[in-house]
Amino acid sequence: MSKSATKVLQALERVGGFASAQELHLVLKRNQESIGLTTVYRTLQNLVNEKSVDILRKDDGEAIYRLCGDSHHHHLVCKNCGKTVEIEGGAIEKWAQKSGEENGFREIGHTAEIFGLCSDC
Amino acid sequence: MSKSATKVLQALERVGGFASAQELHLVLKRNQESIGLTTVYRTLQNLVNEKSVDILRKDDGEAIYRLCGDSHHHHLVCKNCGKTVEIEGGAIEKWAQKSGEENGFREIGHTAEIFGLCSDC
DNA sequence: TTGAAAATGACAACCATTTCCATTTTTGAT
DNA sequence: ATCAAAAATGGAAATGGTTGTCATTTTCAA
Repeated sequence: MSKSATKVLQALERVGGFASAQELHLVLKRNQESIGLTTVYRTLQNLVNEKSVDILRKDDGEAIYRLCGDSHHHHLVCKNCGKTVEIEGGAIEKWAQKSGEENGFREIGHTAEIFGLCSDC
Repeated sequence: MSKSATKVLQALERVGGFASAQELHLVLKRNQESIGLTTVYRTLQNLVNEKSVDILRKDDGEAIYRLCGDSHHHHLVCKNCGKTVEIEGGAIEKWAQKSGEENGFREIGHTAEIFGLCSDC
């Protein structure tokens, strides 16, 4: 899992934002890179698992991916145009930690996302 | 667009939370209601358009719906055994609303989930 | 060098969702 | 009430993103 991962990461850099698996596959093909669509999907899954890549869903359910900074943050996404703002989640970190502890949980993590309509939509 | 809308809304009430189109169709069938899957989808689209119903996406991309204005809660899920606790999300509601407003968003919603290891695991 | 394990990719399978279209139901004017 | 136009319905087929299959290729350590 390396040649492909490198290619996919390069494509994500070139795109510089969100892109679907199919778009990334096209980008790579256009650049004379030989890679199968299946491998693009598999590689993206791996990158998501190891938290190198973020995955979101468009309104129509299609998955879109982008490089993920290492700092933990959340997303504010426009339901209409997909515009995305990274949000600091101080309040949520505490809420998640506290809720988990109160119920006897440990190794607590969380997911959170905010969506709405941005000022342009 | 009325008989079906009524049925679908009843199914949403009975379910009392999020449900996919296919689940709602099953619920209705189980209750001897004769309605086609196509009609369930169409009706849900209409209800979403007129803002009677909220639509979200599960991680796998499947669409899930719920009555607008339903009080919603969040889940604390054990990574190991799947035990689930319903959590009130007061802090998170405010955080989501505030974060959205600060960035000029409107019609703001959110998703959140906490996970960890429960006391039995 | 060599053989087992991992990666790859063409193709087929999957499945939620949409489209198509023939039939049924509702509506509204007379 | 009657009838034709419009809307609604639902089964079947099509769509399209995503995943599974599996034979082949590549990697890598012994």
